[in-house]
Amino acid sequence: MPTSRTTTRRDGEATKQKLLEAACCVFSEKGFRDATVGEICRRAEANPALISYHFGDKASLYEAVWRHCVLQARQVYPVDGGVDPDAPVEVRFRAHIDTFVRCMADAGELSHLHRLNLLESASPNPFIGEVIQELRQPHTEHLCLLLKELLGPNATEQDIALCESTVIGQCRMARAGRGRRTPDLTTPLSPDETQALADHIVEFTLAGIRAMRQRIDQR
Amino acid sequence: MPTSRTTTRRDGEATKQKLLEAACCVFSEKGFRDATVGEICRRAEANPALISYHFGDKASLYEAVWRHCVLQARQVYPVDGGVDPDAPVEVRFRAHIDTFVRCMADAGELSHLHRLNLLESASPNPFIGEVIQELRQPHTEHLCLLLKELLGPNATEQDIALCESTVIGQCRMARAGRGRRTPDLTTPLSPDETQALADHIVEFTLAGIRAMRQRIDQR
Amino acid sequence: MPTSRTTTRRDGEATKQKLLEAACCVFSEKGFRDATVGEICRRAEANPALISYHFGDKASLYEAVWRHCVLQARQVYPVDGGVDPDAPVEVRFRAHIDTFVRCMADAGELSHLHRLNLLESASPNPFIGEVIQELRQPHTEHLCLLLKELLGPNATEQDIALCESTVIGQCRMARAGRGRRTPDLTTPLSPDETQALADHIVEFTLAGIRAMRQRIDQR
Amino acid sequence: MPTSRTTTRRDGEATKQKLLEAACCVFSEKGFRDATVGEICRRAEANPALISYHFGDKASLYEAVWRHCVLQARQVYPVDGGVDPDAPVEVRFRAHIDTFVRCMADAGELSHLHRLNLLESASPNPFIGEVIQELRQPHTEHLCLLLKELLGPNATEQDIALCESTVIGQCRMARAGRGRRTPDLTTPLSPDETQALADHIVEFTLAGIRAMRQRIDQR
DNA sequence: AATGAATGAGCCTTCATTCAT
DNA sequence: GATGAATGAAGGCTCATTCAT
Repeated sequence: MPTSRTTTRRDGEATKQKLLEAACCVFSEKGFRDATVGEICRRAEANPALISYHFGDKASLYEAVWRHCVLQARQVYPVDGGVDPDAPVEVRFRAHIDTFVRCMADAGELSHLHRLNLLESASPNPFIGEVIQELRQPHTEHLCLLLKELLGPNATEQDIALCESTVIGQCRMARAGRGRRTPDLTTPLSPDETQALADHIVEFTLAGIRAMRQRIDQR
Repeated sequence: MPTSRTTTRRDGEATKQKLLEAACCVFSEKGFRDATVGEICRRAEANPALISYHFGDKASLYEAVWRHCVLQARQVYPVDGGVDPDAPVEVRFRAHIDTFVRCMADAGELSHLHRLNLLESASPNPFIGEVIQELRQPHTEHLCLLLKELLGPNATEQDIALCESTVIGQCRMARAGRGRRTPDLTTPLSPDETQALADHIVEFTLAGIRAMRQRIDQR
Repeated sequence: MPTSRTTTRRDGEATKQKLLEAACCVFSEKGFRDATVGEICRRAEANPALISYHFGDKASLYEAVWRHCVLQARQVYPVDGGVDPDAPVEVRFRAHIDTFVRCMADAGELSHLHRLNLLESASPNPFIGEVIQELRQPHTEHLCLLLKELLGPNATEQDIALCESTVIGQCRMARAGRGRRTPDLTTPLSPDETQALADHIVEFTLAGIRAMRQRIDQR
Repeated sequence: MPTSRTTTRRDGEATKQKLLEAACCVFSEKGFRDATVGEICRRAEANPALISYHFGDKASLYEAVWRHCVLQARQVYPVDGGVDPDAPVEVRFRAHIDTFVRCMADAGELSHLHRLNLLESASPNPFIGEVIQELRQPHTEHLCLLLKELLGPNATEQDIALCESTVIGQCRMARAGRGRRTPDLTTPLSPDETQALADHIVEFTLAGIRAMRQRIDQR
């Protein structure tokens, strides 16, 4: 790995970054296979051989892209939504969902992550599976803990899993709204729309969870 | 390398059908771009040139596949869930969701549709968008009518759209459950799992909708 | 594999043959790695994609080339030198060597084999080793039987192996002569030169073997 | 992908030497074309640009390698085998062959030369031919003088050339033995095996030469 | 209706070399 | 003397498509 320098003359790190960012765009627009090294380099105004130089090969670049997007997103949209860990669970849940939806709806650089998620869930690339699993870990864990708290002590593992998939499923549809069932990934959501969606999901889900908890406790 | 093959003259329609079915499998497993004409023909034990002969080109074949899958699914899993149109709305809603989830969870030939949906929603192929829109029309319409009824006369278009995306999002996660966030599209759900999921979504959603309706009516 | 046809219009077999022959030339001139698919096709006046179509890939084409060369050589230069199997062993030995040397010195198409041999023995391609072993089998066996007979009943396996390597080594130098230690593989040997070389090797070797046998029998 | 490396300033000559030695290994293992500048530098733990700096280009490095190997070999295995120049010719011949075979069979650093020889004789690199010729000169000359003496005053140039190629051919097969016709260049010969081979070649060849001389003198 | 053969564009990667520092 | 970065050419291969039968 090239040593980080501050020289302005020829800075490998800068090129690498440019390449990585171009790759984020192209991979998230077209998916692993459809994305071509050629286009990535064209966008980064770099020589195709630099991919191999800086990242090894296309697959490793893809991995770097995932890592980059997830980590960047985690900084801007922290898992706990930036809320006091001692706040009531509903508050923490709302903060979490809010953040998650805003992340998915992000129109800027972070929008890549949303697309990567959808793409991967549709046609998983075998070589990246574990990496993604690992990257998602903190998020998954946080959500499950919240759900456990909300569903109460009698909830089984399966209850939680069902609930989790339901929540994730709703968030994944961010940008779908508007009557179209295929999410329109290109036009961004306005802040208002985003907020409306987040509110909706929170209310909707909390209601669902409460109903579920009743059933659980009556079992 | 040309494969030696026992040349059996089949009648045209049969070959076309075989090709179409092979294409359903391959497209739904790999997506439009990753699927190769070569593999489709290999599975159908047919000559590559026949694709162009029968369907024009790869894209048109893809369209035919969508049409085939949607229509076939509609026959087995009717939009209204096979329930009396005069039944109470909750019953009709449950029937609809039940059918939709069972369709998504179908382990047989119909499983193609689920995958096509996911794939297409992740990276929409520009040339097929309208076709899909049109194919989904009856389903969308039916669901929206149900939601309208459930949400009451004060619900706006946007309320309905939000609700719709929420419902669809949950159903799309069929097969995800099991703690994994990337739906495992290969292992089928058991009938029990399917039922549990459908029940969960119905209860969950109905609770969410009821809460929503309250808010709407108080506006 | 394409079915053999007799039509003159478009005959895959003919093209395949042209490709194979061009490959024989290029591979034997440059070795596996240095030879490029591009050049082979240029010589065969064929499209580069046809290599993959007819043979699979470069490595398989290389294998086909070996097979082709060995088999073709075996026809023209039979292992037993075309001599009565009941002839005295010296006669059979001379016939064998004669044929072998003439084969190595062959200026025509068969010259490929000589070069392939040298090339492979210098930098063996891992994927072809067994194939070559198998192809050489009949030759090796024949030579060893002759040597066994010549060295008498007391010769050990190792004696025979030593002798074999000595014989092969000499034949491999065909075309070297002329004071140059690196065999000049391009300029062919005249029939006279070839004959002189073969005679030399036979006399030389027979003398060596007789001396060896004496030592063996005295052990 | 750039490798992180602890930058140690070495003095130029040392680096050049390290590069040369790494190049000996790689070239002799893979041949000129298959050897990559990259691997050589990786082994020498040096920067690829240094090749061009110290040697000009790949071809010149290859030349340097040949020179290095030949000269080094000559020191350890002197042409005359370290024997009194007044000793009987058979003794000097035996010493020469002995040394030559031991050189070819050398398992250590000198083994490079053997491989370079085989490689180059199989696919001669046009730009190096003369250099090699020149480097081999002393050896060739010595052997020819010995053969001349052994074959007697009536031997023609061609007789000697034939004999020479025969001798060289046998020695080149060092490591072949063991029933395999493609010399196994990786596993080294034990001292015993080496001695057995050298003895065999000497006895075998002397017998052959004697027979040849008879024929020559009877012409 | 069906086939084998052929095509050309494009993709990913490797590699020797150069250049500025 | 040594380095990291960059370059461009070339190579092997895949693939959708077309063509003549």
